[in-house]
Amino acid sequence: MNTTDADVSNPSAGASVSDQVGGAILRALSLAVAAQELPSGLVLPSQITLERPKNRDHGDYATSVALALAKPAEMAPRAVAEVLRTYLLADHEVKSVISAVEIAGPGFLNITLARAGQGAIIAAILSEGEIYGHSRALGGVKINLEFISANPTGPLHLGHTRWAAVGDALGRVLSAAGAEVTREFYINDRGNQMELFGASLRAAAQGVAVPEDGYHGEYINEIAGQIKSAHPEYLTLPDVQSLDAFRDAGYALQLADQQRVLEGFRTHFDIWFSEKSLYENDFFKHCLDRLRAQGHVYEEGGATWLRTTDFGDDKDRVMIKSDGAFAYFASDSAYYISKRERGFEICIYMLGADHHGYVNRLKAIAACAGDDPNYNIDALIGQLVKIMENGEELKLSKRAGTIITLEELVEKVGVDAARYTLIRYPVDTPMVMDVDVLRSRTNENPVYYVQYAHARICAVLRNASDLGITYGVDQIHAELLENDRERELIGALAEFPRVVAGAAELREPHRIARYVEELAGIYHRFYADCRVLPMGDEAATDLHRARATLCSATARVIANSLALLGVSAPEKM
RNA sequence: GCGCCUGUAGCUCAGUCGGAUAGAGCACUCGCCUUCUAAGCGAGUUGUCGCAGGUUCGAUUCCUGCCAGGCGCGCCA
Repeated sequence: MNTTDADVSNPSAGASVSDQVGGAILRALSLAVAAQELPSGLVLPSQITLERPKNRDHGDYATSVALALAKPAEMAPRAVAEVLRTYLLADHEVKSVISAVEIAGPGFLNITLARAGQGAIIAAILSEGEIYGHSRALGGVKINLEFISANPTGPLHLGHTRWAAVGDALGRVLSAAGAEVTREFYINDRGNQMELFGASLRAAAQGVAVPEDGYHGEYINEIAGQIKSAHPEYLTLPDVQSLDAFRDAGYALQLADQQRVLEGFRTHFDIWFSEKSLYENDFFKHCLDRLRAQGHVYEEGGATWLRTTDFGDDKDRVMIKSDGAFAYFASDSAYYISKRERGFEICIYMLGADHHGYVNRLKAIAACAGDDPNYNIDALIGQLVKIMENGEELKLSKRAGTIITLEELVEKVGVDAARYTLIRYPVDTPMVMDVDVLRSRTNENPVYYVQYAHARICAVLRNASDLGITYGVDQIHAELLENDRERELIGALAEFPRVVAGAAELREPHRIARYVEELAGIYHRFYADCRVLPMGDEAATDLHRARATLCSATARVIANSLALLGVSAPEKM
């Protein structure tokens, strides 16, 4: 399918070994049809999905195409497989890559790679370096990735932290898959919450009781104190100006604080988007006109509504309240239209489980704007995170002041462990972080397991250099790497580009973590069985150089994986 | 009531765009540091993949119903 497009900027897109094998199977199919060994009317698949068999006796790759085609071809599955095998083995283009094709079970085709195919994998990793694993799977699609979007009225807490880690990793993964990604943080800088925030700050500064429905944490006193000492005159302003002054000053401090904390957490945003800006320069009016032109806006009871029930929402939503104020939904609608008018094809929203009810109305906005909600909007729902320490759950309560902030979590376990742990679970399952485990240095703590593998390889390579052993693209010697552990390791390294592409398409960065854990395990086993460097005064051989080269390729893939997660790959531990 | 998510080994969880004997860590037992990082490796034990139907050559994976748990259903933001 994509074997003919040589993409210079991205070699792995066009020439990976599995692509070559898949292409060969497609050729075999068409040749067989042309030769009438398969029925001429047979509809062939557009691409072949190869899987890596769990059982290693089943070769390096397996495909079930023969099973799938048996029925339409009105042939026995194994007979289809037999035809395929014959043509596959006769294909000159893959002769150097494939060494054996076997038919097994009900009609699986098990394919074993030739040594040259294995060498090509190592060569690709070493020559592509940091971009090994990148692809054109999402070929240039413009994606707006919005995550966290916390109110600028307090510190980021544990719930935001999951999105900070996962959202950032997803951004990296989407980019690696060739998408053009803009990471965006939506700032709710208008509305009642902001007014309450301002009122709470001023009350704290005045030393009077904070409004019942206002903000109460200890941080409110701190910020109020900061504002008061910097601008004592705020307290003497007329009431309205005074409230505005406290609100704006508090907002600036909180926003700056969130930005600082997130940068420290290695989570970067391209755009900090102000909700307020949606109402500047008649932009909101423009959005309303556009929705009205599509015929989904109406007035009732003095309010302006969007008829979202036209597109599966439970009830219509108010945009402009009867008192003339803009409802939050007005912003949601305008924000979506802004994203689309800024050229984003796909808008990804990362929402907490407590907001999952928004998905339908968000999709309805897209539909009301004349878009395809199932393509233009991609809503990811994240379940809640619990945190345990000393065997007890740390409860999150703003009232009791026991809120766990992102910063506190990082102080407890560090950025690497926090990010890694938050990313390694699918977001739609609730998760529990155990602080004690995250501080431990054992197999229980996967981030150390993976980082240790990287550090271990770096140590071996340092020793290799000390011994004057050269390794690299010209020292692959794939024909010498015949141990099962070596084959298994190479096979895992070859998987990486597909894992990245899959994680991007499914929006599941945790797949990268699970992959790299498996890779680390395979490396540790290789290391236990295959001595890399010469012992004692033993002379260095090509096998030593070949293994050192394989180590170097493995370190590259582990480092690339961790880079996608925003986790460091230490050279020493 | 309606909607979303979850239910896999004693525990914490992977896996599932349908595939060949269902995986990892923890826990438990026993081995491996006189040469590359033992933060490691190896061996052993553990399953009605919530329950019941359906589609299929094949279902833990897809569909329907049910059971259990979590969450959400404002002219709040």
